[in-house]
Amino acid sequence: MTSGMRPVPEDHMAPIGFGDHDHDTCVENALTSAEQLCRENGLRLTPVRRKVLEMLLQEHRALGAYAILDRLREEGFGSQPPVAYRALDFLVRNGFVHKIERLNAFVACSHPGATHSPAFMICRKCDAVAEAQASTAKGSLGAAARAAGFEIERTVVEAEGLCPDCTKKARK
Amino acid sequence: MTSGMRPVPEDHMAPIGFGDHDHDTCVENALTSAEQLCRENGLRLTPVRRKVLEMLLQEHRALGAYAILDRLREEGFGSQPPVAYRALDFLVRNGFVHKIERLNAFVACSHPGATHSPAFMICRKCDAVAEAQASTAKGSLGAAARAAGFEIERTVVEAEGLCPDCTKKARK
DNA sequence: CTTGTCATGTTATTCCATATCATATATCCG
DNA sequence: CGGATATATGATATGGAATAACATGACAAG
Ligand SMILES: [Zn+2]
Ligand SMILES: [Zn+2]
Ligand SMILES: [Zn+2]
Ligand SMILES: [Zn+2]
Repeated sequence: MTSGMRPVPEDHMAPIGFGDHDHDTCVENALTSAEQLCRENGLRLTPVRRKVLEMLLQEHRALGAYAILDRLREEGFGSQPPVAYRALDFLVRNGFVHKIERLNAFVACSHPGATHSPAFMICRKCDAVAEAQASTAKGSLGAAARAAGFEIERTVVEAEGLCPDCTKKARK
Repeated sequence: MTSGMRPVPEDHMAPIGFGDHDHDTCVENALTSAEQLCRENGLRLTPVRRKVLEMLLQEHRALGAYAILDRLREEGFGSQPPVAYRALDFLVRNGFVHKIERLNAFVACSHPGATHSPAFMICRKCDAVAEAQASTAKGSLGAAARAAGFEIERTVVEAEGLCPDCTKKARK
């Protein structure tokens, strides 16, 4: 996001990837608020970009660029890799989508509009992805960086494991 | 590593990726200690595997699988992708090498033999990589995971930024 | 109208990674 | 030792991720 950033209240920062919620309105709301954010910041949420964001919001999990591309093709958009990658680039640059490096895949941001360095919990069983807030600068990494004189610009924090549902299933 | 694990003293845990050191003996020592660790644990550090580890120790930065493969070819080893990937798989599984997800590349471990969840500092200018210790369970991610009921099995922690050298150069 | 900027489309290529089948080499046991 | 078993390597083929390069269309500013 280029401007108009504001901190988001703490109670909006809870991970939403696990557990139930009204998904239809969840997607609706996210799209509406994305449109508004773009309007406010002079960004163009074009049809392809909007479609990709919508796809990622529909799933609460990561989609690979080629899965996205397949769906774009079905919807009548361009079907070559750059089409997907450019839309994803826009969405990532502006904070609507995050890339999960571990999976080479993309997921919709859970609290867009807020400047934040995200951390992710990735279920290795069901592929669900939940976003939480990383305490970048604090913690041992921040300390090590300061000690070494390393200037952190961006962090990747991804935890892999079992989500609550899959843990329950594994136990029974 | 399958057995014989021991914690490593704290003072061996400092990042060694940035700053000068006697690199030749650094590589020597690491190779020798890898050989010993393998002997102790019934692991087979075969010629290909040893060569790959040596290559990664030579650089204190991440190498892609195909860069590794090129060098293997030059040394008269097999030159097909699986050759490199199998050696890397062995080295990663046994803690001699880490994968840098952000770069889809591999780097030699700075404190092998110790059970540890590594964190990395990656210079975007010169590609140097330093390894530090991540405080996985502590910090906000651990808290979020406990709150959500997510069971962490493995973490990826990678910071991207400028190393001390490149910071100095940028300033002048 | 012209120019510059931004978004989209298309082609081609490069890089990363794995499945599969075949062959060799240890290691174990009778 | 000889044969069974597991492990390691070799080689072929394919799939998936990402970008380079070039062309076209939309649109706003001058
Ligand atoms: Zn986010
Ligand atoms: Zn799950
Ligand atoms: Zn390590
Ligand atoms: Zn640097």
